[in-house]
Amino acid sequence: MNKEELVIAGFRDLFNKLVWLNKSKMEDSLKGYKSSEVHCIEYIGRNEDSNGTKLVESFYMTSGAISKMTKKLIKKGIIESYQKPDNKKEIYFRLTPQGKAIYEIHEELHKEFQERDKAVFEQVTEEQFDSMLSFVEKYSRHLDAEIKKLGADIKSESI
Amino acid sequence: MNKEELVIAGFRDLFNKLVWLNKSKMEDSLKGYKSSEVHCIEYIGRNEDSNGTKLVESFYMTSGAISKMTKKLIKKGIIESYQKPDNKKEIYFRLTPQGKAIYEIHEELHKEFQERDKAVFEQVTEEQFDSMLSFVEKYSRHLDAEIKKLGADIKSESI
DNA sequence: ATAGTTTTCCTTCCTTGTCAACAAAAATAA
DNA sequence: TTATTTTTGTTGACAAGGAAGGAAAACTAT
Repeated sequence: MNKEELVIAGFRDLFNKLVWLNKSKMEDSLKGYKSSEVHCIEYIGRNEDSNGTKLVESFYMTSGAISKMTKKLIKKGIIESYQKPDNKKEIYFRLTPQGKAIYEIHEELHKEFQERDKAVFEQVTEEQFDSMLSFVEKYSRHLDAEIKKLGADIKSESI
Repeated sequence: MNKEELVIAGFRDLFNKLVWLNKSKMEDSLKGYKSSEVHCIEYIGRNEDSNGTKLVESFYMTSGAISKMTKKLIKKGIIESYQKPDNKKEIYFRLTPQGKAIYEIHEELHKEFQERDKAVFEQVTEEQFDSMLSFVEKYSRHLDAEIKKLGADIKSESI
């Protein structure tokens, strides 16, 4: 493996670990709420006027999955939907008081995770941070362009 | 968001994009084979004497899922199982000729992805690589320790 | 305005993964 | 040796996510 592969593989493994570990802790603290649900609550709590399409885009999930999840969360009384007077199509979501309570607990957990991993991040210098951030940005932009290309290809195929 | 969060969020988004994009390309080239199956073929092709437990550990999936997937792959004639004379419990897997063909195609794709992203990685200096790798290693070791703790907690709870 | 087309948004069916309970072999202890 | 514990893999019920399809809104050109 060359360094390029090492970096990618390393980060992949790191993320799998992080997701797995936080998921465990999360489902321990927020018993009864799945990590995907909490993730959704987090997003709706942070972003005013979230709707299905926004969730689809930022979760990289299908609209079917989103539709079901939001439906379930409404049934559970965690979120509620509303519409705007001048648009009869789009359906927006916001947290109910119960949802807000979960949101707060989640924020606390988040801080706990930061505390847990503080030792690692304290060793990272400003330069390292900036270097990683610039890498992420460049790579991300590059992939955006590739995704756009793919979209164009698909469209031209279907004609 | 502080830099710590930015890095984590940035990498998460980056990975989602990468997985999504490569998955699309992959399922385009390897029609009929799902990315999870190809992932499994890749692992078995690379690692001599893979068994269920190894797959569970490196995929962060449950043994139930692995059991089903391997069974399906055997049924499709992509992998085959074998045992060792001195152990009647462990079941190992290897690729069939058909599986090896898929493996080769996958390797080609992998190279194609590297080529696609070359422009990004060419801009990364040796120092940046080393810095990122050292970060990944440190963080990974830290999480390993935390996971170990969690395991101990679970065990002590159940007593 | 209105008829046709395209786009956007949302819901229903099928595949896949998880969880729980279990069985059998291997390792360890008594 | 015999008994207990640990490891390894399997099966069935259930939940989560993706593909496909349908309905409403928005756009376009008469």
